[in-house]
Amino acid sequence: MVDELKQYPMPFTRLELAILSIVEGRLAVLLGKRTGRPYAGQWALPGAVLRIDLDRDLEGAAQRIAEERLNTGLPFLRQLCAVGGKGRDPRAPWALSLVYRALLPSDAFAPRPGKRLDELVWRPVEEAMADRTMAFDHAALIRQAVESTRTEIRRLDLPQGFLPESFTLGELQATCEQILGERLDKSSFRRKIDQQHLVEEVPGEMRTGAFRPAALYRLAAHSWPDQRPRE
Amino acid sequence: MVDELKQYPMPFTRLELAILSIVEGRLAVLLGKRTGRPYAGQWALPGAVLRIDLDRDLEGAAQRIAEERLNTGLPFLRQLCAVGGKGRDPRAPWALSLVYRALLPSDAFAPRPGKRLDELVWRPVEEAMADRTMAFDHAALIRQAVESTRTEIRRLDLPQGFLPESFTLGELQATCEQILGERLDKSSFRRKIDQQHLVEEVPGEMRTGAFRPAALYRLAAHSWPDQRPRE
DNA sequence: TCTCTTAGTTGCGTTACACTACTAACTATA
DNA sequence: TATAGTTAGTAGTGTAACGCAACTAAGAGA
Repeated sequence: MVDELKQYPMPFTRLELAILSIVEGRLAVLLGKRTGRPYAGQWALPGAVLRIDLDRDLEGAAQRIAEERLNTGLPFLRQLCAVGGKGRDPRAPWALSLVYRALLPSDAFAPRPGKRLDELVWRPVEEAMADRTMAFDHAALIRQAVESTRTEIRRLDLPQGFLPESFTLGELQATCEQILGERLDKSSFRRKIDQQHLVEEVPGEMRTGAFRPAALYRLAAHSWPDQRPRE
Repeated sequence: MVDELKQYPMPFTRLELAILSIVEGRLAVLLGKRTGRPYAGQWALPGAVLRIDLDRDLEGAAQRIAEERLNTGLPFLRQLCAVGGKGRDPRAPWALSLVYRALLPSDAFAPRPGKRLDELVWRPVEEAMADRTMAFDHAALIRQAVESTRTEIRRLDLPQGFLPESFTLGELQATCEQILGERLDKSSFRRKIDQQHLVEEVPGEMRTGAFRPAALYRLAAHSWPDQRPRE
């Protein structure tokens, strides 16, 4: 072990999870009510200290924290950004947070409040971003998560993970509209979707309901790996 | 101060600088030859330990490190990603690196090797990405830096910082082509450039040379802030 | 004066776009 | 059985953007 290690104090390093979903037709973020200080009783992104004794790498840390705080795993995690500096967290002189984002269909995802959290709620992002009582600088982090997600969708990167196993094109379009908060044109949407070959039809299967049945689609195999570098 | 601080050891946290430029017509990355262990004598991205006693925030740390290692400041820095895990750095059981990227015109940028660096060289990115003797996991970091830069340019985010004060459209196009490693169509390029109003003509000024003089342009005032969130 | 090279513009056929309107399929209700 | 109502999916259409190539413009140098 070299001097550098002992010599310099390292920052108080945490991971925060920005978990987005569509709840009641609106884009929402999962918030936890803090039990301990600081900001006890206030809302914050679920997060925890990085544990180098437990975590193999950052991805592993994010999964452990999801288990601890939410009692569930998280597919389709994506690293968003790192923020760090003096005065971000009263517990330490210098705090660093690594922010991860997940997109999930809220019905297939049942988090239960874990350690240090009283309660979990889905909060519409517009509210959360404007909330001045949010703990730490988390309102700003949520804004970043939402903006980058909207940019991805505008580019028609499919909302991986947000989608169930199979879905109709109408459902896919509605999901994109809810994330963006605006309506999209049906024929343009479908044209772009199928010229990118990101989805493929599930043969035979149809979704029947009150009206005309719709064809079911699934993510095309080659569109899966979501680990592109950020831009 | 709360238990969490003392209780858990924090990761060995560094910043690495991926500084890109065009050198001899090719996209190149600035590498430093390490004087100390580990990887003494091998090439690596310039970087250093985060110093919470000296650095106000991450941006400030990046600037301090640029001064220390390169004896110069760095405009147009952009946070790229964070990588962390066990076994990335033999000096510590768990190492975290925050990677920052800069784009610079190599002629207006004269770094001199600073602390812990013997020598600085510009290395074509294709070579650097493929080099298996590069220290740490820096070859992979360079690959990420190059890919995200190319994606930005393809979207015609201008190569801020890469450009001198004023430039001709021909030079701008050549710069983009060198970053991308492919040719672009002249009329399409110019059409897109001026409909985005990212540059404005410098009135009166011309670049004269061997052939027909070219009009000079500069970045439009409103196109400057480069602090959009990553996607 | 002619040639070479780069600067900058113009014309054109093809493709992508948003928008609208249409047909198709099924349920529900009368 | 007929018809209204709703969503699924397709087709037409005028406009704008695209890539490609050809063109004109301006200076240097022989």
